[in-house]
Amino acid sequence: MSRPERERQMLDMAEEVFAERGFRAAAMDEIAERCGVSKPMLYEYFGSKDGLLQACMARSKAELYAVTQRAMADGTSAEDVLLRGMVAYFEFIDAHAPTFALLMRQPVDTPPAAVEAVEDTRRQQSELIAGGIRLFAPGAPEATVLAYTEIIIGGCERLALWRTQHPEVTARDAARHMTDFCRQGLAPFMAG
Amino acid sequence: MSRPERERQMLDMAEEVFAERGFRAAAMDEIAERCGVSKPMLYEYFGSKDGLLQACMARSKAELYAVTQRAMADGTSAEDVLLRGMVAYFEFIDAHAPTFALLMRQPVDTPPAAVEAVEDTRRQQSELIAGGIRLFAPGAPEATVLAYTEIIIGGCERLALWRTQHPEVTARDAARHMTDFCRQGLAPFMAG
DNA sequence: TGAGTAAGTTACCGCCGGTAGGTTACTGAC
DNA sequence: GTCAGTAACCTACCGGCGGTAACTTACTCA
Repeated sequence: MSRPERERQMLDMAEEVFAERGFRAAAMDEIAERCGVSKPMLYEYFGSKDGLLQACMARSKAELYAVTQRAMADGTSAEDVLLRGMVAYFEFIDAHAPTFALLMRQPVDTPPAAVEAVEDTRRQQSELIAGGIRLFAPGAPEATVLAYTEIIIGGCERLALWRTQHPEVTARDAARHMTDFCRQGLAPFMAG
Repeated sequence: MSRPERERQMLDMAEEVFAERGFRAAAMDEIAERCGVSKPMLYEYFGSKDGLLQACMARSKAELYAVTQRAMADGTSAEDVLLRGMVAYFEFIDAHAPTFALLMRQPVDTPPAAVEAVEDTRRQQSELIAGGIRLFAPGAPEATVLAYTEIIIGGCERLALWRTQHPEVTARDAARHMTDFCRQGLAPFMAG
């Protein structure tokens, strides 16, 4: 079998095993076996287990980019562009690239129990935030409250990570950004 | 040394090593050594490496809850409650509980290339989103655009995960929630 | 037809998570 | 005092898995 052909097959099998077992529990031997090939071939082609994962993600990354950009290009207005991009994103996560989806959801290396513990902590924070929203926006329907709670949780975590590379942004700045965004979103800056 | 005393020390050392090396590269032998104790003691007390991490997180979780709830209790209005809660959250990530922070933030220190690849993909999506924001809200200052981009990225990822447990919410619903929230935040539902 | 090369293999190493089984050392009852 | 009971702690080991060295087909083409 030719190199590019074999590479593609290996990526397919790796995605499968990563998705089934999680990255840590996935054994290189099993991936090799599913390819009908011996382990050193994987190392020949991808260097390491991390390298194999990286290659999987590179492929998914390209796919995600193509899909979202194509969707956005069809938009008829600024708002429509955003909406189409987001629909494409959620559909991509739904249907394609189980490995990639897996990785977005949990850090590469984390044991399942730890993931559950993090989720548990998020649930704890969710209650606080949902309570805050109900107080702040008593008119919001419950489904909206729940969805917005998740958005805020994710936004906070992401902003916290981003701040580690932007030390000039203080904790107070970040909180201010979050609350501003929660209150009015982009409305204050919109044209017209 | 008594059991509870030793346990606390082990958690402290484990947090330290996890934070320094990352979970995967952290060796139980090293944690044991820093405690001045042999490895089987760790297993006696926490069962496994995963168990040790879990125990670290349980402690951090309690601390985070206490800190944010206390901060929110001092709020003078609905908006103030949200703001105080978020300041407390960001400060917690800043200063305390390196293990907990580790799970939220990716190991920038000794980067497995795979983690970098996830970040890379997010950056790719960031460009799309930041472009959308600039189009959608041309009046927004650059610092705000960047911060909001991160919030949206995190919010999308979180919402995608949440949807896996709420199959009744379609991709289109999720996207609609996101764009609604981006446009006006909680404003449409606020009292007064 | 044989040099060069690319695909593929076997058989191994070493690290590290995890364990079996034993050793101090302190307590308290007789 | 001494001896059972127990709780903290150790040495010495195992097995799985990521990773590698060294070798073997098998195909191509001057």
